[in-house]
Amino acid sequence: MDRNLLQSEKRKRVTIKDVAQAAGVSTQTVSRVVNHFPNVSEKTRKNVEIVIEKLGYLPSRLARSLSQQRSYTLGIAVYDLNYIGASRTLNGMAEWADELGYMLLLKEIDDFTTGDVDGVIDSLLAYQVDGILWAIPEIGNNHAWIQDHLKNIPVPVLFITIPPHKGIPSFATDNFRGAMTAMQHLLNCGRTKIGHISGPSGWWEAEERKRGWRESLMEIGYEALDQHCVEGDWSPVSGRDAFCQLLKNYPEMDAVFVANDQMALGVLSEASHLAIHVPEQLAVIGFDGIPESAYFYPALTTVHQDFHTLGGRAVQCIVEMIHARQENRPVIPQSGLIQPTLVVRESSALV
Amino acid sequence: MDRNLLQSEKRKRVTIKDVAQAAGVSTQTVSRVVNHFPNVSEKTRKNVEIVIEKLGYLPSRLARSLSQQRSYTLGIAVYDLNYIGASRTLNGMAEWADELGYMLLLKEIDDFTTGDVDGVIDSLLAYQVDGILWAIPEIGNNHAWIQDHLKNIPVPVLFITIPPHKGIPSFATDNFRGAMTAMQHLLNCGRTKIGHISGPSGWWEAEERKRGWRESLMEIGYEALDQHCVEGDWSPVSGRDAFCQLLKNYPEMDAVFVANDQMALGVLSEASHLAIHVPEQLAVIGFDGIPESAYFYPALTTVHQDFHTLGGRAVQCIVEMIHARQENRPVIPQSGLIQPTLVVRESSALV
DNA sequence: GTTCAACATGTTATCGATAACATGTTTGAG
DNA sequence: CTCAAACATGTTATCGATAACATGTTGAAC
Repeated sequence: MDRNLLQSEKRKRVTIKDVAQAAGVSTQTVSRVVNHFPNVSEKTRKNVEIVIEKLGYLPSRLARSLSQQRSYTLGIAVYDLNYIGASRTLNGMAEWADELGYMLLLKEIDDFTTGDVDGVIDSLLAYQVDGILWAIPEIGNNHAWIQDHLKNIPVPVLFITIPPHKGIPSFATDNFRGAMTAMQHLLNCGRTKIGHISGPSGWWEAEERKRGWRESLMEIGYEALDQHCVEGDWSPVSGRDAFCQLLKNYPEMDAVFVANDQMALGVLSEASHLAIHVPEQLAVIGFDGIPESAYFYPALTTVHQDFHTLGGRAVQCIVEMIHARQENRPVIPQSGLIQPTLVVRESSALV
Repeated sequence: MDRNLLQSEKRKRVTIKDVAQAAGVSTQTVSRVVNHFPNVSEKTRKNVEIVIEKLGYLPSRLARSLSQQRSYTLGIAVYDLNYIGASRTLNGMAEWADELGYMLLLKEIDDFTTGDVDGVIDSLLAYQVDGILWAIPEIGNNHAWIQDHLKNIPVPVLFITIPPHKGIPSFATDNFRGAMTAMQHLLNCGRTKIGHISGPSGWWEAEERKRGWRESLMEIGYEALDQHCVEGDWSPVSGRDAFCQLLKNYPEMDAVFVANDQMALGVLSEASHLAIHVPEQLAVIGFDGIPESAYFYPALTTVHQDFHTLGGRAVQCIVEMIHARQENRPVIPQSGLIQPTLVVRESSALV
C-alpha cells in the first residue's frame, strides 16, 4: 500500500532547463535569477521566480560545483567521535560551516597509525572539497607525512590539535599553559607532592600536559620523578588503575593532576572506595571541563577547554584561506592556540 | 618563504583526459580501467594503470555523481552533537558508511521546532545525496510535515529516534521496554515508592520512558501520580533540581528512575550533599549507559542503549533502500527497535 | 575462406549548471 | 537624429566523468 507513496518519487528532478523552458527564457537567464545577478529585468526575474516556485526547482550544487570548480564543502577528518572533544569540536564546526554557507563532508578514521592517511585525503579530494580540516590527534610523528604530502594537496588544509609547526596552519588548545595553570593552582593551595596521570604517551596533548606538570614543579625547585607519573589511556578505568599504581609509587602524594576528566573520575571513584578524602587528603584536578565534572563527587576542579570555539575558529580560518586562494591572494598560514580556563571546584580546596 | 609551499599547488587537477592522452587511449578506456570493467586487454590496463599512478590521477566523484545521477553520499541531519547519543550514533554511521563506500554529508540543526526543516532537506538534496538519515528527536508533532513532504523527497529517508509510524522507515532504541526493564529491576529490589525524573515533555524518548515508569507501576496495582514525576531537560543541573522538587513531592520515595545518566548524576550529587544514602535509602537508576556512569558515586545502575549499533543499522538499512530503488525493486519501509540492556551496579542494590 | 560472435576500443551525447562571448534593445548625450 | 554606453538576453563551450552506441579486430565454427 505504501509502496505507492514510496515509489512515486521516481519522477525526474527539475532542472534549470525545465525552468527555462517553462518560463520561456534561456537557462542562462534562469541562472542569473537564481544567483541574484544584476542585469535582469524586473519583469523577467519575477516571472522566472514564479516558475521556479511552481516547479519546485532546486539548483544542483553538484553541477554547479563541477562547473565552478569549487564545492562549498569542507572535508573533515576526525579520529574518534566518541571522544567528547571531537564531537564538541565538530559541533562548533557545523555551526560555523552553516553560517558561512559550507557543508561538511565527514570522514572518521579509526586508526591513525596506519599509513592510509593518503586514502582519507584522497577520498575527500575526490569529492572536490574546498578545504580540509584535519582533526586527528598527533601521536608520535604520525604527521611525518605532512611535510611530504602537503605540497601535493591542492586545497588548504588546517590541522586541529597538533603542535604549531612553522608554516602549517593549525588550531589547538594551549595544553601546556592549561596544565601550568592547573599546577599553579594546586601549588597555591599548598600542595607540593603532586602526582600526574598522563594520557597515552606519544599523544601531543598528553605530552604537553605532562610537560606542564613537570616544568611547574621544576620552576619551584622540585623534581618531577618518573615514577610520580603514570600513564592512562583517557578512559575512567585506566584512570583508576593508574591511580592505584600511583598510590604505590608515591604514597605521600597530596595532589594529583589528571590529564582528563574521565580519568579523574576514575580517580575520584577509587579514592572514595579507599576512603581517601578528597580534597582534604588528596586534591584532584582534571582537564577538559566536561559538563558532568561539576557533579562528580566531589565536584571536580578542572581545566576547561572550549572545543566549540576551537571548531568554530578552525572553520572560519580555513574558509578565509579558501577565499584567499580563490582571489589569488597569498595564503598566510595562521596558527592559533586557544587558552583554556581553570574552573575551581571542591576537589582542590585549600589544605 | 612558505608561501611558495602553500601556493605551489595551484596547478590544475589531473583529469581523465590527461590520463587518456598520456596513455594514448580514449577517456572511455581509462574509465573502464578505473572502474574495473571487463573487456579491457591486459596490456592496455597495465599501461593505463601505470600512467594513472605516474600522474597521480584521482577520479572526480563529483563528475561521476553528475553523470551517474548518484553521489554515494548520505545526508545526515542531527540535532545536537553535544548530546552523547547523537555523537555515538554518528560514530556508528560513519563506520558503516565507510564500510559500504558512502560519504557522510553532515548538517546539524539547532532548532527543530522552526519550520525550516525543508531548508535542511533541500540543502542536502541540492548536493544530490542518495539518501537522508534524519536524526532529529521527535518532539510534539514536529513530524507533521513528514506526511506532507515525504512524497516529495526524491530519495529514501530514514528516521532515527522517532516512534514507528506505519510505512515510515525508522530506527530507535526501545525506550519503553528499556524503562520497563529498569522499573522491573527496581521492583525486584523491593522498591515500590518509585519516583521519576523525566526528559523534557514532548520528546518522544522522554514520553516513552515515562510511560514505562507509569505502566510498570500500574501493572502491579500502584498508581503513578503526577507529582511523583518531575521534568528535567537532560542536563545534570536539571536532574539535581528535579530531584529536590521530587523530594518535596514524594518524601517517602525509596527509588528514582531517572530518564538519563546525566540527570542521574545530578541526583547522585545532590543525594550525597543531603547525606541521603544510595542505595540504602534511595535506589537510583539511569538511562543511556554512558561510560562514566560506571564510576559515579556510587556506580550507577543504568539502561544501556547501543547508539553505535543504532547508527550502523540505520546506515545499512538506508543503503539497502537506496539499492532497492536503484534496481527498481519495491522499497519496503522497515522499522527497527533496538533493545537496550540493563546494567546493574551499586546504586540499586537490594534493600 | 566466409561468417559471426566475442572482444577491444573509440565517438558522441549527456548529466546540470556556469563562464565567456555574442547579440539585440534601450536610452541619453551631443 | 545619431551613436555609443548600458542594459537585457541568448549561444556556445566547458567542468570531468559515464552511458549508449559505433567501429574495428580476432578467432573459431562450418
